[in-house]
Amino acid sequence: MNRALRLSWTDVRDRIQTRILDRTYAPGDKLPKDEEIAEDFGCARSTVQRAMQDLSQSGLVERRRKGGTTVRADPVTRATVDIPITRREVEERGCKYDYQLIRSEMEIAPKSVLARFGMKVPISLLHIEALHLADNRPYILEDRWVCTTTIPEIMNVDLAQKSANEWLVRNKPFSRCDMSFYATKASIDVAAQLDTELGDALLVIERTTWIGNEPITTVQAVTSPGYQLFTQS
Amino acid sequence: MNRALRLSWTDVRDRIQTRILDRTYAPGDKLPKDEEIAEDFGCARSTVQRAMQDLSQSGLVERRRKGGTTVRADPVTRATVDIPITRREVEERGCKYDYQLIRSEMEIAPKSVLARFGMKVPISLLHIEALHLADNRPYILEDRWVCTTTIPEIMNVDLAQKSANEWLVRNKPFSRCDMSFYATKASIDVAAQLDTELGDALLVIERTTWIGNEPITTVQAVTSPGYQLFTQS
DNA sequence: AATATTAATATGTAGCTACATAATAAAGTC
DNA sequence: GACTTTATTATGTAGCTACATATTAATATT
Repeated sequence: MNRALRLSWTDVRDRIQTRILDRTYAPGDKLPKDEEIAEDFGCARSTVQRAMQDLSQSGLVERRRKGGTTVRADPVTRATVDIPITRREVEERGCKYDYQLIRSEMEIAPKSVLARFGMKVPISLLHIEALHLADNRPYILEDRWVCTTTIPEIMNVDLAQKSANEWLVRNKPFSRCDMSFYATKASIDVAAQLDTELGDALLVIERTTWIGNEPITTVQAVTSPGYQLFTQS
Repeated sequence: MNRALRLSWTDVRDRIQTRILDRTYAPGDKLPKDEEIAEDFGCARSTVQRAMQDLSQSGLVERRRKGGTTVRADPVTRATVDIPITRREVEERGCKYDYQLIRSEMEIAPKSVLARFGMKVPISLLHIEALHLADNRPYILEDRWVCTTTIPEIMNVDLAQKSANEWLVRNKPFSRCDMSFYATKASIDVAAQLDTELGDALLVIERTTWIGNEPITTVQAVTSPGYQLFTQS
């Protein structure tokens, strides 16, 4: 066969996606089986299989053994968000990055923090407050709790020099990360730290990471006014 | 070979990921080439290849032809967000869904809206304001602009009965969706519509969708106070 | 020494076969 | 007729081969 005409699995994916978009295959419809699509397109079943795997992962179709492939009736809008380490985020904007440690001390964690870790018994954890700056202006204020039973090494790190954000992400990779986004009003303290007005609406990015079943850290990153979080493609 | 011992590509992926997590392969390190890993694990190179493809997509490693595979030095936290249609979101919370059309009229689009569409010349677009309710309480206030040159059929839809959100997502699938999240203060109008206080901090989910290069719609979904957006696994 | 050509190398990919697995339908049994 | 067993079907997957492609290194050319 002419190799120039060979379809890659991404081509096949795109062609099937086009058919879903133009309603050749409408939501709820059953697609022909892989074998038929392969014959139709003049490629191998494995190529269709790879394409379908991708469409399935992106939420466009649902596959069931024997049941075949169906176009999702209630399509969800699925997007990915990338949260780089703050230093990198700032530098990629072409700004000068700076960092200030506000405080770092062992403290009994409040219930809300324990809940995020799925803990019930109150224990003492490392509580860190720090400010990330872009071009000498406050950028993100982070309020972090680190689980010192999982990460005892954090006690030996000079957090005045290196942010916990950076140290953790470089030295303690996680296997799971739960995130949530919400809006909050700037309190007196937060407004002072971020150099903004009391009551300003601020976007908060909350993250909790785990290694296996052991909690690592949970952060509330309060962003400065006007901060926007974008999704990738 | 004993088939029970055969590794699936997901097994291989997990084992490689474990090695990255436990620093057998540290950030910045070069991994052995696929062939060697395959030999090491006792599987085929194609299996390693599939595993690597997944690790690459999830941002854990970077692959370059001839250059080999390296563990990302600056790991990004990557997560996916699912935005279902609002009706479904409300119903999945076990609440009663309702919908009110506030207004729907052709209007010259402001610059900010044109910019989202990548347009320069001011044109008239369909401007829709609508309120989604959960258990009779305001849930999301959407401010939407629909590109009537791309979607003329929208003019024939009774938007008092069916929300544009639902009609569009069911009838006009998109090929691209740009999203952004940010916080805003409730204006007098918004506070009145969402039955909340003036100046409350609210999370806004902004979406712009396209079919090919043609813009479909752009929405600012202002959520009610306390709304939180979560990422999937 | 700068440039162009060629070789080597690791990943990317298609196509094939063989078999596994899950879900369903059909047939058989009491 | 209710239950169990068996066959059928579509997707899931591994392993193999062959070749494509991008990148770097080595070599040759000017």
